Amino acid sequence: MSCAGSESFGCCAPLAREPLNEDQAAGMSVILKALADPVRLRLMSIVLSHEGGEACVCDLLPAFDLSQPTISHHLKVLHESGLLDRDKRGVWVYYRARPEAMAAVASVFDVDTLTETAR
Amino acid sequence: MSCAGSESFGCCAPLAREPLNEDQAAGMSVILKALADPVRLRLMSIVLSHEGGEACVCDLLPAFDLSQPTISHHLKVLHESGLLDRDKRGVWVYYRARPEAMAAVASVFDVDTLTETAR
DNA sequence: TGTCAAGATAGACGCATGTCGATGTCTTGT
DNA sequence: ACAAGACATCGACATGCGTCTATCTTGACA
Repeated sequence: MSCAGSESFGCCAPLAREPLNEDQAAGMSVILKALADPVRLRLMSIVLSHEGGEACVCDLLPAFDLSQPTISHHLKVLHESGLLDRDKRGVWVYYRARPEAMAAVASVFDVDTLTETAR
Repeated sequence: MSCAGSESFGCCAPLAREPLNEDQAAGMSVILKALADPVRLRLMSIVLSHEGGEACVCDLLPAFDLSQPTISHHLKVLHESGLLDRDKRGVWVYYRARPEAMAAVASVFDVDTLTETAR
């Protein structure tokens, strides 16, 4: 309801519709903070464009010049902010984007509303 | 072209279309870092939904329980990341959202592409 | 049961960031 | 010329964050 926590999506009206209140802004900033890192952005894009819409850590590691714990840390941030689902299958852990979270971000930056007001 | 700097918009394909390269991710993260703060999110939403699509600092200050230098700092971050245009008229400084920057963010979180892949 | 590989956690370190009070810079009006 | 108001800049401080190495946990398999 209040959009305060990082767990309630479908959060707010588009940015240009009306001013966000403090709770809405706090909730939205949690998701955006998670996305506002080059490594995590690439992680999201790799997972999203990977076959089946999911990828295990072993698929992700080779794409970066970073240690395994660092990637694990970034995946944890994305998971805890609600952007990625985690699914352990055997020894491997698969990550998949959560559509609700992605939709929440997209709705705030709704193209029509933005261009309408900002032209 | 390369989307590396914070000044080149119309940056990248939607997140779900193909993996971002390092330069694209770096450029996009500059904009997202600027947005990933509750105060700056509210500043953007106030400016965007204000009459005429612009607001002066004097319009913005009363909405926050923060010092004037702090608000000035946040506006500078939004301006330098390309999200806000600054226009000094007399004693007042007016801020206005830059459509190109907003469009760049919106395009990355394109709803159709995201739901299509992430369902 | 012991070993190995996948991934997570813990702790440390340095740099970035949000906030403030004090001060600087313009512009307007007297 | 001076004073006042709007906003920016500066320097300081505490906190947050990205990265690493070392270590732990878990599951597969001989």
